[in-house]
Amino acid sequence: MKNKNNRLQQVAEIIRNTHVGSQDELLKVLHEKGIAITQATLSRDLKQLRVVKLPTDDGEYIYSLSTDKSLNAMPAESISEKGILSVEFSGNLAVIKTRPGYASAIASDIDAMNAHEFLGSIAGDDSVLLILRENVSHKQALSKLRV
Amino acid sequence: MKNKNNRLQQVAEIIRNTHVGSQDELLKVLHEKGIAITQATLSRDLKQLRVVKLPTDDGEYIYSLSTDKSLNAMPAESISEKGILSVEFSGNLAVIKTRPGYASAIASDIDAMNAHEFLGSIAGDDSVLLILRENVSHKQALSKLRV
DNA sequence: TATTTTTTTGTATAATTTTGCAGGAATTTT
DNA sequence: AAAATTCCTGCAAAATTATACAAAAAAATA
Repeated sequence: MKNKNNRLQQVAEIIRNTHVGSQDELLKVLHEKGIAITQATLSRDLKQLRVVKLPTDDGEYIYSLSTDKSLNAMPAESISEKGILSVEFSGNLAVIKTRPGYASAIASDIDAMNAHEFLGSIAGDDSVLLILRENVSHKQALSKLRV
Repeated sequence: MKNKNNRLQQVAEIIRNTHVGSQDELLKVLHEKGIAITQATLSRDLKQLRVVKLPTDDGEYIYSLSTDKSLNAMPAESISEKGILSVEFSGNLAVIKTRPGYASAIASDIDAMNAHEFLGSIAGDDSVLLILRENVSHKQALSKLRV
């Protein structure tokens, strides 16, 4: 379906911002947003998003993104493999979360691209800070990062 | 029961060291170790241990201790007492000066907070660069850091 | 110790989640 | 464009996980 990626985004979004404790509950929220899928599909979505059902202090459960914050919700295949876990933006900066230890390798790959969109990058252990040239959109940056 | 705590330890141990994908599987391992409980009790144990069923890359599931990666709140003192010397801001960046060698430890503590306000951090030796999410004020950031 | 209260557990069952299967869409190949 | 392939989905059922309830065990109290 055309909307699957979008839907995954929304699911991730809901999980990030609200407290849902079962798939049926989550399903209701989705339906309110006009997203009509069945629980089976949701289960598959959650698996793909690596969502986890977390027991809380107060004896309940809430769903939670195990992997990260947000943009990892992007279809995993679309972002370069190797160890990028997520990419998020703030202004002209992108923070790329990587598997531990992968950061410098990835940064060096990005540098090697010599992409005009990127001014440069700095790697820690599991994050890369990527500085975007002015007027480069997040979307443009993302698409550069894709395989 | 006297052995409950001990049992919880063992369960945690098994989860840390082996890959089990269902409670029945885990139950078998426990039985082999001479720990005879039912699935119901195990379910309760897992809840208490805050164990999570994590979808993996290869389309399976493995149980995992969520507390290790902690979405736990950080006790106020734990961070400022670990060697933060100063925090200063520039736009959506914060530079945290630390005692020499403390930077990565502090950065990793900050990451462990999983605070929505922070996109991520990169540690050098005695400084941490902290990237704030857009529209997060310096004041908000500071209060998260509880300096 | 006897009594009361709290905690822990199993049984059975309810609730929830996962998946095999088949059909239909989308995409790719010829 | 047709054919082949891959992807996505719902349905229904299987598999898994959570819990109400009752009883046993442990702990606290008298």
